[in-house]
This record gives sequence, C-alpha cells and structure tokens, in this order.
Amino acid sequence: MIETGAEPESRAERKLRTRRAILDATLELCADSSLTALSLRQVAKQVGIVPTAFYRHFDSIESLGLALVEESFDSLRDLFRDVRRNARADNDVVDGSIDALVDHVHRRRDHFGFIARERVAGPRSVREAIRREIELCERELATDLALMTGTDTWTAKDLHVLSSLFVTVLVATAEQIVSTARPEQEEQIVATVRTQLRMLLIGVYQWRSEA
Amino acid sequence: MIETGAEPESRAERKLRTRRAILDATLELCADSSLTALSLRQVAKQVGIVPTAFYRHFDSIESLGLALVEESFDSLRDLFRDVRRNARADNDVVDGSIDALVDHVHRRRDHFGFIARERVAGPRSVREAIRREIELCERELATDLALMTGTDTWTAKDLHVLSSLFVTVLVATAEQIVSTARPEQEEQIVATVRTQLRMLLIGVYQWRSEA
DNA sequence: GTTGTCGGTGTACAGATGTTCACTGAAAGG
DNA sequence: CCTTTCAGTGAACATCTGTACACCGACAAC
Repeated sequence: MIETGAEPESRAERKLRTRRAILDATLELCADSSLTALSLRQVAKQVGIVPTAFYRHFDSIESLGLALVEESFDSLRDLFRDVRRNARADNDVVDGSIDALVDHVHRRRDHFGFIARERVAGPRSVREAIRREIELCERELATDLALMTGTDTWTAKDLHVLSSLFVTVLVATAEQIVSTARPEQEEQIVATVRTQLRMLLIGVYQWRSEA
Repeated sequence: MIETGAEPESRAERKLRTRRAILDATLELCADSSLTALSLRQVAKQVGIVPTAFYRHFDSIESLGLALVEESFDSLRDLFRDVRRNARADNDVVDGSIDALVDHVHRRRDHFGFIARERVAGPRSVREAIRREIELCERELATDLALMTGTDTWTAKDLHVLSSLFVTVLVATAEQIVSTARPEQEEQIVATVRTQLRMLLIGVYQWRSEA
C-alpha cells in the first residue's frame, strides 16, 4: 500500500512506517479544526489504508492523540534545550530565546499547532496530558532560572511563578506564529514579544521575594 | 415545543426565545470539544426542535458560532468596564482587576470557555472574528493605559505592546480558571497571576520608551 | 374574516461514521 | 518446509450526518 522505492523491509519496519504515516496524516488533517472533529476514516483515507487497519496501531483517535502529545513535546523539549544553549552563548538571553522559538516553530509548525489547539479543545485525556507536560516544562525552566544571575534570593515559589509566566508568553507567541502566514506580520509578533520580555526582565531584576 | 408557564407571546418573542435556546444549547454542548465537532442535529435535539427548524435561525453551525462570538465578547467588554471602574476605586490596580476577572469568568464560564476554545480550534471565520475582537480589546486597553501614571513618555507602540501582554496573561488566566473545578487550585492560579502582574508592573514603572 | 407569513414538523435520501467479522498473503520462526 | 503471526483487506451493520421538500397551524395584516 505504501510505495517504497526499493529495499526490502522487515515487518517491524513496515509497521513503523505505517504508524508514522498515521501520525503525519493526523497532524495534517487536524491542522485546522481539532482532534475531536477528526474521524478515524478520514485518517485512514489520508494514509491510504482501510479504516479497520487503523486498529492495528491505535485503538481510538484519543490514544492516537496521546501519542502525538508525546511526539510534540519532544519538539518542545528540543526547543528548551536550544534556549538553554543560547542562554549561555548569547549575551542577550531574550534575543537568543526568541530566535530559538521562531526557528523551532517554523520547523515543527504542526507540532506546535497541535499543542496549541488540543491544549484547550482536544479530548479530556489529551488536554490533561498536555497540561502535565507543560507543568513539567515549567518546573524544568524554574530550575534553570534558579541558576541565573540575581535569583539567588528568590523563593522556589517565586521562581515557579516566573517560569509559568515565561511559558505562558512562549505558548501564546508560538500560537500567534503558527496561525499567521504573512512574514511581515511575524516580524511584528517577534518584535512585540521581545519588548514584552524586556519590560518583564526589568521587573525581574528588581524583584525581591518576600519572607 | 418550548413550554412557557403562561402568558401569550408574540411571534417575534417566541422566535427570540428559540434563538436563545439554540445559543445556550450550543454553549452547553461544546463545553468540552469544539464547534467544529458539533453537529446541527445535536443542537436541535438539545433544544427540542426538529433539525430543519435550525435553519429558521442560522444557516450553518459556523454562523451560529459568529453570533456566539459577539455575545461572548459582550461578556468580555463587561469585564473591561469593571476593571476600569476598579482601577479608579481601588488603590491596587492588580487586585481589583484580578477580582473582576475571576468574578466575570465565574458568571459566564461558558462564554470565556467558548472564546478560549474557538480562538484556536474553531472554524476559520470564527477564529478570525475572535482575533479581531481581541485586537479591539488590546487597542481599548492601550488607550486606558495611556491615562495611567508614568506612561506619559511612552510611545503608542510600547503602549500597545504592554496592552497585548496584559491581554495575553488575562486570556491565559481565564483559560486556567475555566478549566479547573477545584476551588483551592483556583486560589493557586489567582495567587500566581497576582505575583506575575506585580513583577511585570515593576518593569513597567521603570520603562522608558526609546526614541 | 380572509389571506399571507413563517416557526416548526415529518419524511426522505445519500453519504459518512465506528466497529464487527471472516479473510488473505507475505514475512518470521520452528 | 511447514506453521504461525499479523498488517492490511473488504463486506456488512446500525447509527448519525446535512439538507431538500411538502406540509401544518397559529399569529399578523388587511
């Protein structure tokens, strides 16, 4: 069904390839709308398999969604890794982070769009999974922030509060970039978030945690 | 079909009542999931009318969605009005605004949830309508901010940048409140956003616009 | 009091949906 | 080589989908 140029494939390889095709087809099909509006048969048609073959890989659209959550957060963790690297290399943390953000969103527009949408509109279990993953990101970022200059007097709570704000802004920016096609509008978005983070950082440098 | 206690109704009144019932049924039905996953027949069943009667009021789920956008943003503008009033009455702008936010989200959880979801997952035209409305809110807030203390040296652009950040945080907070049922978790959310806004305000008070 | 307007009804249809079941054929394993 | 495993097939099902159509009956207008 799936045409390979040549080369014999093991059964496991073929299965994996079909699985990938299902994941990709799903990302493409729900690029606008949502998982909850997606039918198993649409996915099957897009992949080029018969509807029932879907069950060989996932037992529902919902569990397919959970697999996509994992995959999408791999992309997001990649982003975090890059941000961390840029934070060391670059003098200006803000610019480095935003560049990394834009770069990763461009590369995996599908993943970031998926998270943005299903985070609020997906099936309950998918929403919960995304919520959990985002909390992990916030915690991870909080420990990174603790290593930065000037936060040595901060309480753990305040660190997490700040981390959560960064993640909120990050998610909102990713959302905006995903949902715009025009490059000049994207520059606008980037310029805006850059200023916003600078305003915020001024506050951060002055902040002293209470008792 | 719709049982009224007594009192004769004019035809126009009855029609309006059915329209309301459709709007309410829709808000209830897509409370989790999304408009794009909602069928005309589900709505009709919930309202207690036959599917074809739906067309007497809207010609598609999409145009129904547009009506709900308008209605939902009436709620949001109410919130803005209250925030503005609290800003004058209260010494602390942050606490007043957050209280107003929490209050309005509680009162119209359905509207705020609707905006949060359809903003990213609704039909294209609905997403665009919401985007336009949010931009209006940002502009409105920007002119309010211009009247506040310390922003007299700010450029119009910076005012809009800040306004946009406030709206982002506001939307994210509303989203979180809508999607949590546990009151103690809500207190957590509120406490977090309060600290976040305070951190930000420190930066704002020190900010000087460039050229 | 006749007539027209118009929410709402009921039937009907072609197509899409999730899931079942028995099947095929090629790779994997003995 | 023979048997098992298993990804993918194809037909069948009951149910749900949007929409077209002719119809009804109460209110509105004259």
